[in-house]
Amino acid sequence: MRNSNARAESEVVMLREICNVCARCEIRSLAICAALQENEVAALESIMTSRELAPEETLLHEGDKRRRVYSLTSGMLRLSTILFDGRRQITGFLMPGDYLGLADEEVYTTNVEAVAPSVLCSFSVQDMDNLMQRFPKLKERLYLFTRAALRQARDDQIMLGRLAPVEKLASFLLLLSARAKSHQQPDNPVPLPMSRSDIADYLGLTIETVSRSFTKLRTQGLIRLEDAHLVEILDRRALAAVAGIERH
Amino acid sequence: MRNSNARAESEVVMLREICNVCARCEIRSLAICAALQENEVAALESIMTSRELAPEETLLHEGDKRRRVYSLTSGMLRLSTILFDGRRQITGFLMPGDYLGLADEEVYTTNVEAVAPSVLCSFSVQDMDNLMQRFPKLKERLYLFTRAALRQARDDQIMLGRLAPVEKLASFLLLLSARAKSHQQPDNPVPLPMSRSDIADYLGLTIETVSRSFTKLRTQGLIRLEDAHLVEILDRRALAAVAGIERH
DNA sequence: CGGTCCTTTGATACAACTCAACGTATGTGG
DNA sequence: CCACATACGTTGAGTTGTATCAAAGGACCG
Repeated sequence: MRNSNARAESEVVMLREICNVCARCEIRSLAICAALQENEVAALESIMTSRELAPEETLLHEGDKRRRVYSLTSGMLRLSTILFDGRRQITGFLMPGDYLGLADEEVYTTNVEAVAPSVLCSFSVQDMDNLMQRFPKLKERLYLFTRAALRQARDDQIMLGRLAPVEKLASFLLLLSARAKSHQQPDNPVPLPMSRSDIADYLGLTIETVSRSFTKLRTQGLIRLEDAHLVEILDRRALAAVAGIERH
Repeated sequence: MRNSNARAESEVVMLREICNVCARCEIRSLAICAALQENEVAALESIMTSRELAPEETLLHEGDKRRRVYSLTSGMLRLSTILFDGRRQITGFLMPGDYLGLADEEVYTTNVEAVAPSVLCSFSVQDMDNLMQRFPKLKERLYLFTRAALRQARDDQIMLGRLAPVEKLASFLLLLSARAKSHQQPDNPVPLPMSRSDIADYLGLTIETVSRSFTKLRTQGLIRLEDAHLVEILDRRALAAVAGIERH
């Protein structure tokens, strides 16, 4: 019994070395994993399981007990909250390298759903807590992510509270472009995996107003819509001016 | 020379023991200080200086280098961002026990001004970093504060993006009431130290619409305005219903 | 090829903004 | 001490812009 266990374990180790998922992970430098050295990543990998999501599939419900945390490796997720009468606010889109569960304590405070087919690394909260105790750098990086998320949420407050529809859309497109770039992807034809409805619920608008805002930017020559889900930025400077960037 | 230094230092220690500001601090259990034991607080106090602000006085400018961090002990502050054309968004109000500089990295990302006469504990970033290294619980508590701030910012996103003016105001009043309560203050006649203009810039409205929303809540019998800066909540349940609380 | 879903465009309604006036409180100088 | 000025809040009238309602154009799939 003991022998067979030991053999099984060593086989697992071998398989890991062959597969070593993390070592071949393309977005490792972006995610929390970057906090760990080459030889330390194995510890993370040993508590990790993989999870795939189809578009529109739900990962987490607001109010559910927070048992697992995640790191997105590919695809796109959305964080959303639904009001009692069906109104929805999307509080953010997650891209590869982003971490899930930054804000939550005992329970999840938002719904999380896939916008595009997505792959995640999944960890039990307890395992991750242990690992963070062992590698303080991991916790440090998570804290860094949390501060960045807070800055982004505050930028969103400005956008939601004080920008006009076209300004909202312009700043949204620039945000997506900037994040694509920071994720080592081309920043110009910007892919929009989410629906107009998702964009509307992020910007605090209706789908019709979003659509009209796209049209305005297009007729002004600032963007080109290859199709509804791929935007080419033609005049970045003018788009930034519309977005009301350059504060004060 | 050495002797006189030593004597001066011991005198400072004695004075501290006599004054021991932190020991008598009323909001200590709320602020980051609560992370430390009785006997550890002296370390915090030794790197602390006090700072007072008159109403409308500016503490920090967006973009300035982040050299100091603060803990608010009394009064109220506002976090704000100004757009190039003068539009303003207030991203939060700070109450006693709240910490300043949760989101910032190299530079401050918001302006900070006093709404009411305020007193703060001020620390150099470097001193605080050292202290956090010495007392990990301090950093832990700061991280906790940051997660709470992120949850609040996301609640604000919902409010800004999807609530109607009266709903916004109702949820604002309930927020203030809840925070007053959590700060061991009476939660019913809610004091509003800030101006209508501040409220408008927090809720993403104009002052006129804020004023009309107050009137609506008043004529519906949900609140009573003793004066413009003191609100009595008459029907908390109905106010919560208007606020669109009870998500989903 | 017909059906569904998503996006865009058009017409209309209404709510929040803008502009304006009035009321109230506070403070200052004659 | 009162008259006046200033700042702030409330209320009213009119305008504008976004939401709503409606329909048509495309893309995708069975």
